[in-house]
Amino acid sequence: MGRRKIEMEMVKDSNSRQVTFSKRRTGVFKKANELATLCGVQIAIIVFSPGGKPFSFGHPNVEFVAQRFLNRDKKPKASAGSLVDSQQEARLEKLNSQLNDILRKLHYERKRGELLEKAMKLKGSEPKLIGELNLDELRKMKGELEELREKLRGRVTEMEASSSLLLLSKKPGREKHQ
Amino acid sequence: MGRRKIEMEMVKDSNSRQVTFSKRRTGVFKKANELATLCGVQIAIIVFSPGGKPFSFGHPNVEFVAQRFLNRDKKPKASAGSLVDSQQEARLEKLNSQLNDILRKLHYERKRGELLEKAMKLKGSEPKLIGELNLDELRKMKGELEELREKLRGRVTEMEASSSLLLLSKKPGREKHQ
DNA sequence: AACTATTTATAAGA
DNA sequence: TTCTTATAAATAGTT
Repeated sequence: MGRRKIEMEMVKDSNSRQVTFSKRRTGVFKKANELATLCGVQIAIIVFSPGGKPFSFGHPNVEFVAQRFLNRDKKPKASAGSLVDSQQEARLEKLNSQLNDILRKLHYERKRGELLEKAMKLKGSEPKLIGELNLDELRKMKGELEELREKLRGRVTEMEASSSLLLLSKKPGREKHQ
Repeated sequence: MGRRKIEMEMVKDSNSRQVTFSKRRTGVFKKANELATLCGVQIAIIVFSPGGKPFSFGHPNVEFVAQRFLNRDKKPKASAGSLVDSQQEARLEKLNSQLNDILRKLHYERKRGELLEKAMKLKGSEPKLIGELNLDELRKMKGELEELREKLRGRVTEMEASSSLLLLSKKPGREKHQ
């Protein structure tokens, strides 16, 4: 939004980067303030400058919002275990549910990636429709998509591992998902 | 910023307020992401919708930034907790570390997706190198890649939310800046 | 810090 | 909810 459009990558020059940070930090905080005012909601922002200095904005203040966020699902289902134990367990349960949801979506993405790759291959086999230069570029793109698919596959494995870890965090004698 | 200028006061109509919240929350998170990317800085945002639902954004993730902000030492614990408590905590620590690792990779994938999209756009702007049919197909592919990128973005948000949940398993802190 | 040419966000409307 | 579009607002490069 200015004289020119800029690439979405780290600003190389250190001084320019600091200037950009100052301008945009102001902008983000202003937007946050407007959001809080227009919608009557609570919001907190923490950001570190390139030099490592912390800045924050909060409505009504950072600590209040953070506390609400941290304490949002307190369930006093107290029993034999300590209060902390049951709370932690509830958190793990919710986290596990979220991970499973993410896993489901990852599977969807994998299928999508495979379809995309097929489409790419189809194109690669239709040289008469593509100029020489494009054929070359499409080959690169195909390679990139294959890499992407591989990355997605690896990610699923990782997430499954995390999910398993979560299950381990639960007390023995529990049921298992996925 | 739209068809008309609006007063900076709470939007009265409940439905309009929710719509405004959704649009502007997206805008704030996008701005935060750009700030993090352009300046290579860490940022975390927590906001509650008018309905009380929590949303968060973080680069690399909320709890990482929060931890840094709260200036907490790695091990300020170990005292009156039970053995089970410390074991669970150790698992959570490991899980948290894994989630952070996955988050890092997701950010890498997002960048990759953006590069791919750029490549697609470049092709779309070179009609003389591409046959009519291909141009059409490339447009579809571009759309699919955009969807994929959006999906990745959504996934990052979800994972950040999950990761944030981990914060719940740790004790709250204090301190304030600016 | 200010200044603007441009880009970007978004209020309404569909 | 998603998209379109007229307009307000943010900001990149400059002074």
